[in-house]
Amino acid sequence: MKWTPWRTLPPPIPWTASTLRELLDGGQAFRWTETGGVWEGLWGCQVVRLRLSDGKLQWSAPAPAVPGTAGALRHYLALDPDWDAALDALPWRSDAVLAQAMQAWQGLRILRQPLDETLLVFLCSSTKQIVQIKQICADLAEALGGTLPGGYRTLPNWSVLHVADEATLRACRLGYRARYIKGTAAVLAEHPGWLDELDALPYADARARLMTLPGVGAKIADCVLLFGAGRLEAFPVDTWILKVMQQRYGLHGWKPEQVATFGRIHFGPLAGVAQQFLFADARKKSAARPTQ
DNA sequence: TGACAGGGGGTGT
DNA sequence: ACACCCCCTGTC
Repeated sequence: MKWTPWRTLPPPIPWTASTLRELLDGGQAFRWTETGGVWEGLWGCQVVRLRLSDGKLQWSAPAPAVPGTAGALRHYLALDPDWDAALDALPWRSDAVLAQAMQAWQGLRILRQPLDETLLVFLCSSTKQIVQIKQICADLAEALGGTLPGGYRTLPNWSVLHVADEATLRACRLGYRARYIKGTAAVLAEHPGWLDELDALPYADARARLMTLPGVGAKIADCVLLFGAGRLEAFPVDTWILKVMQQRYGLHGWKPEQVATFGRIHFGPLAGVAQQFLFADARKKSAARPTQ
């Protein structure tokens, strides 16, 4: 398969290899793989390669190039010129823990992923690690997804999931999550536009509505809102963030739901972005101490 | 190389 | 609190 020549993607951002890894493979998205410094990934029907060259982000797509790919990529990666300026609204001046994490992970941001896909992949994510979630996504795409030029496979859409039998889903290593996906697919099939209607709702209502779906609790609802609906105030609390907030913010004994409320209040309208910085930092520190 | 625990970025009861 | 499913990982 032929690929377009590498092109630089503005704006200039102080990327490092580890920031790029955290962005593409740190738990926001599950369809990126790295080979020899080149990241290949897809979202929706877009297939793209990324690499770092001289600290600049470069991209390539299957040739012949489809017009608009660069724009779609900049949107997906949230490469808005004013992203960094917006981060000034985070309470880094009064929060040394956050300030340190933001310093260490400059350029990290929140991807803008398709809402329907985001719901699917996070429904697959409960008590699974990133490698396992990626494997499930790959299996789902292979078994039920669509084909793109070059043999790439999209994730199945919700109408396909609705008619798929549960055994097929279980063959994708979903385990008990297969039942949740069937249940959610039934709701979405019965009510066209269900997901789109989230846009009109305030954060709390959108979150509560998502939590009515089978298999969607507080954490997954917040992930879907943050990564798939641009709700940057969503503050997903998983076991990593729970540990960080207990240890670095002194919230010992707090329950996940209490920590989520604290996070939204303490960090404000960009709480989800703060969460991503803290999360990246926590994962790195844990990786540095395998025995811990 | 292969078998065997142990536990996992959560949800629902 | 505990079951839910099953797969990945570390270990012998």
